[in-house]
Amino acid sequence: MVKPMGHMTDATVKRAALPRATARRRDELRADLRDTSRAPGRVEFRRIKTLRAFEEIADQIRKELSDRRLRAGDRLPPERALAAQFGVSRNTLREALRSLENAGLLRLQKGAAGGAFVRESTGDAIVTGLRDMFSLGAIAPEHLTEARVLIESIAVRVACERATPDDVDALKANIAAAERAVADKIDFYGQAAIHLEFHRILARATKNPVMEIVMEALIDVMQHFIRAIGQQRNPWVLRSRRRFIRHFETGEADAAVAEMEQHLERLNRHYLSLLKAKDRAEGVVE
Amino acid sequence: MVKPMGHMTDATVKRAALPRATARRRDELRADLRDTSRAPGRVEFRRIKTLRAFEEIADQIRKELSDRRLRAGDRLPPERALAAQFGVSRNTLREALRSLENAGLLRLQKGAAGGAFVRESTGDAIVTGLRDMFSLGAIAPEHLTEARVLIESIAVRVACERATPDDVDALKANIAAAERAVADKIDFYGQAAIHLEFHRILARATKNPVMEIVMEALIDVMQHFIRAIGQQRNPWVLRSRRRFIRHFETGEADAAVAEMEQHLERLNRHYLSLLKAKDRAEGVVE
DNA sequence: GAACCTGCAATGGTTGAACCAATAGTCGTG
DNA sequence: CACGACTATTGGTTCAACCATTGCAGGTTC
Repeated sequence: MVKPMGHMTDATVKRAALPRATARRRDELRADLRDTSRAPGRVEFRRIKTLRAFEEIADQIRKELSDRRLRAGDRLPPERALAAQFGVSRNTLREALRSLENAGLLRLQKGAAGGAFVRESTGDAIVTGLRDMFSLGAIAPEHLTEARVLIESIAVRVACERATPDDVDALKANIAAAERAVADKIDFYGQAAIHLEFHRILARATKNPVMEIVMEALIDVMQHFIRAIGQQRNPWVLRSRRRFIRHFETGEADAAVAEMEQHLERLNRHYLSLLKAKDRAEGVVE
Repeated sequence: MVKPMGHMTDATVKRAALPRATARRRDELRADLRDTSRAPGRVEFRRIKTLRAFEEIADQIRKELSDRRLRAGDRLPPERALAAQFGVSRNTLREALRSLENAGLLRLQKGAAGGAFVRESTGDAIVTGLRDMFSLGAIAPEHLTEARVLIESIAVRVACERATPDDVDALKANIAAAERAVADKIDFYGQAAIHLEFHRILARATKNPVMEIVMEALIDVMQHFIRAIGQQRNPWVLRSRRRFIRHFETGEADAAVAEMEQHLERLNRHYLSLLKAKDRAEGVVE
């Protein structure tokens, strides 16, 4: 499917349009099963789920992706051509593309050489998902900070086993950058960004993308959280980092984990107390 | 914002429509900053990001959600009314709703008493996100199984500390259900579902929603993975479960963790070898 | 009075044709 | 050869319908 098509204008597409095969098939499947009287014997009907047209389209494209017939960087045919191929209107097709776009699977680009491109797979949707849950209050700050400590502990332990010299260098470079930032009196959020990057490098050193993504999501939400409670100095970070890297470099996993845990716990106590103070000041909602 | 409006038909809305304020404002903001010649002194221009109309709308609604002016269960005004309030066409508004819908924030319901309802916040988007990454090959099966062991180990340890009697009961009930399923010769996938539910109950016992969600996502992807490699008997599960619950109930965290780790490692070796055999049989793709 | 039908109106789902806006390439001019 | 206007392509948005589903009010039958 998804064959490339030649040049088309709004007008030419009309001629090429198929007689909306998709929509018709759906309607045929939508047999009326609601007569529940006198159900004979052990016949069981499944609840029918009437897929909306754009969902079916999104599913088809997802399938092409997971079967590797479409791969990162590929360009899908233009909307007008796709709409014709699927036999739906451009609006409906766009809803499907929209849905794939904010799942992080596609990137839509305007202009002459534009179109829908298959993205390199990223964890964007996961990050956004966790952020939403946090900002909706389904995750409390304490949950966030706790999970962060738990997961980072493991990450450190695994990373300690697997880190390459390059990883260690990257960590050291990050510490150096942090020191420079302090010396140059870079603004707080800039410093915080460097500190958070440290954890990303650690996650990468686990060589496990799942750990990377989970960490990335936690870091992202932490960043929002920190911004929400406002600017703070935390002078312990650098000292902890230096102790940490010493343990880490020599492969003393237990010591490295302990150092990181201690550091994060202290940080979390700090954040949470600030948050409480802030809530009191503002009059807690509810 | 998002004030409820009275009854509207396709016709009445037209009269109420505002002169698309949103779109106009965006265009005004889109000042032309692309002249990069002779940048004076240290003036730095940020790359402008031109928000598409539907993104701005989605952001506004997200804000209402995070500020709790919209809460779970609330119903938004009908599409036609919302479109008028935002000053955009119904299509554009729908793309915004679509985006919020597959972020898991809204639920769209047809019919007379239908509309866009604010959903109870769930980790759906996160689950889907991880599933996509797996089916796109950004996560290898080994990564998945490894991360699963790592994260579950922690979850067990934490759960062991915090589990209430109810949690223990739920775990025991699950084991009993699994035993019954075996005795009744329930189909394999039904049994697998029960076994996976065990891990969900464990996650819940950590009392940390972040851990629950991460676990949920991993379980979901594992489920897909298992389906992909096909039906398999694994007769060790129940024996392991019985040993596990004994340790767990008496609070012997280390023993419980060890039991679970051992069990999962064995399972994973099993899965991965099956997978390899399957790949060989099919002629590995690339 | 209760159960059942029946039609209406509200609401999301889809359509199709049009125009706008960004963008990369092309072609002509200096 | 370099620059600038032109043009075709492509996503973004609009508008005005119509369709499909669903809850409810009101009537009908027993």
